[in-house]
Amino acid sequence: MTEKPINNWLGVQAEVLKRIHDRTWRPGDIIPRETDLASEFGCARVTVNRALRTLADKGVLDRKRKVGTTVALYPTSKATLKIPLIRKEIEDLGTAYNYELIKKSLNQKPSGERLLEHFSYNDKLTYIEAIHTSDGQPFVVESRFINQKISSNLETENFEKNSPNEWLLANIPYTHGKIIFSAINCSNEMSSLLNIDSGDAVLQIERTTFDRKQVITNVLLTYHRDYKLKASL
Amino acid sequence: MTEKPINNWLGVQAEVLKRIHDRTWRPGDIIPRETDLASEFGCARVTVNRALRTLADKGVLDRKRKVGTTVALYPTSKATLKIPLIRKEIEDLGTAYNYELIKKSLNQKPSGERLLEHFSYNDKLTYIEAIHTSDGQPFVVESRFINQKISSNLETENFEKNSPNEWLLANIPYTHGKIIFSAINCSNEMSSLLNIDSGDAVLQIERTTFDRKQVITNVLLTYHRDYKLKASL
DNA sequence: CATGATATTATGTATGTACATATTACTAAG
DNA sequence: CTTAGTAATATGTACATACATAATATCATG
Repeated sequence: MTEKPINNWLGVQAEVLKRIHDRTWRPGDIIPRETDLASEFGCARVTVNRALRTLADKGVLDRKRKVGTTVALYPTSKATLKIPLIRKEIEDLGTAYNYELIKKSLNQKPSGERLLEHFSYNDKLTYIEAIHTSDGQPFVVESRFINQKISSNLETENFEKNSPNEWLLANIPYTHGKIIFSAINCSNEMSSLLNIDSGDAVLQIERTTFDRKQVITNVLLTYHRDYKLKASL
Repeated sequence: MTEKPINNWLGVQAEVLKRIHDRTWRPGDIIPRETDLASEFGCARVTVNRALRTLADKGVLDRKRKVGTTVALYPTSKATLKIPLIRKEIEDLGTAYNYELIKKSLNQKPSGERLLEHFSYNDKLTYIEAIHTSDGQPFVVESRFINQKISSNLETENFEKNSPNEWLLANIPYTHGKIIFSAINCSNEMSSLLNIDSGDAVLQIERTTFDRKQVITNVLLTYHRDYKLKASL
């Protein structure tokens, strides 16, 4: 065994992937332990550890103390999708971005299933409805509730020029969030905003962000008809 | 400075997040270098490194050699969405899973924009159309093209009992993939399969998986009307 | 003043060692 | 036979150290 040692974690990762790929190690199989791989590859255990840990993060491997490392039965069940700022997404298309406020009202009480799931009954909410356009064409309608408790500056911001999307990102950090994707038939109201026919299928994304336990905002993004969301595995 | 040292990477991560959160370090700011943070926290630089690296992976920080670490301007919300095996997704609902083959044809030539984007003109494809049901209700229609070059075993599998979804995962490892989410108005044909009205909006997911450069399969999943896809930030 | 070589610097990674922790396997007490 | 206690073990992490690498700053040279 005088082959060239694999002495960096990316090399180890590549070799492990290769063996999974060529079926030396099949889904469900337990692979050799770190110490054995380390001595085989001629590197430190920590190096193997980093490679395996990274692959486990990606969902390719499952690891368990004392038990060992197995090849995931259903690999890469995780897709990562980048959620860009709306303005950035449009600008990246090479088109002109525009933002327009449609409606704004203060001190709303949460009502309806969707809001009461997140907000508590006596939260005061600021409601904002706005549209983002790409070269003048409707791109996405933003319909958002913001918890007024989150920031005192909220009152001073009128969202005439700046979208709440951007204002929140710049001013209110969040700890985590939930996203729900669905398809809806466009309502009359929405269809006139998006300049499409009522009933047309559009993609809708609901996003709720939290600061620890507290809900910061809940937003419903209704995209134009031909919008496609892309992600990679 | 005799505070309790933070001597584990999760602790460092938490502290860094806290400082980003309480705006000690604002978006765009450059934060102290690893060595400084290490001596402040009373831990090794490697520990700080792991914490910062992990946060950079998540998109919270931007790091650059020689330059330093900055708080990301737009915490490029990376959502991770788990893509479960269809059978597993249905079983996890506590309902009965069933699979039914609708159509199968061999030696198809790629045609249409969607296929020619991925397959080359003289690839031979196996086409499979099938439906997955939950307690007898249509859950998702799978419409799939498989590159016949990928496996000789493909011919022996008739997909009468097993879905290509599962067969591929178990037999053909892939290196990466692309996913596209969109909303469509249901066609007549599709609506009768899904037992909904023609024109109803449904979520459609197109997935293409690759083995390095070669396309393994391209699948169009058309979900039932009320399907919602959930992810977390 | 432009340019290319060189030093500087912050992050990136590899290593040996040590100990922590979760889980299993085993073993002895009841 | 059951169960509590204990040993064994694979992964998880921390640390000191060393060197690699990318990007910048500086300086000498034409």
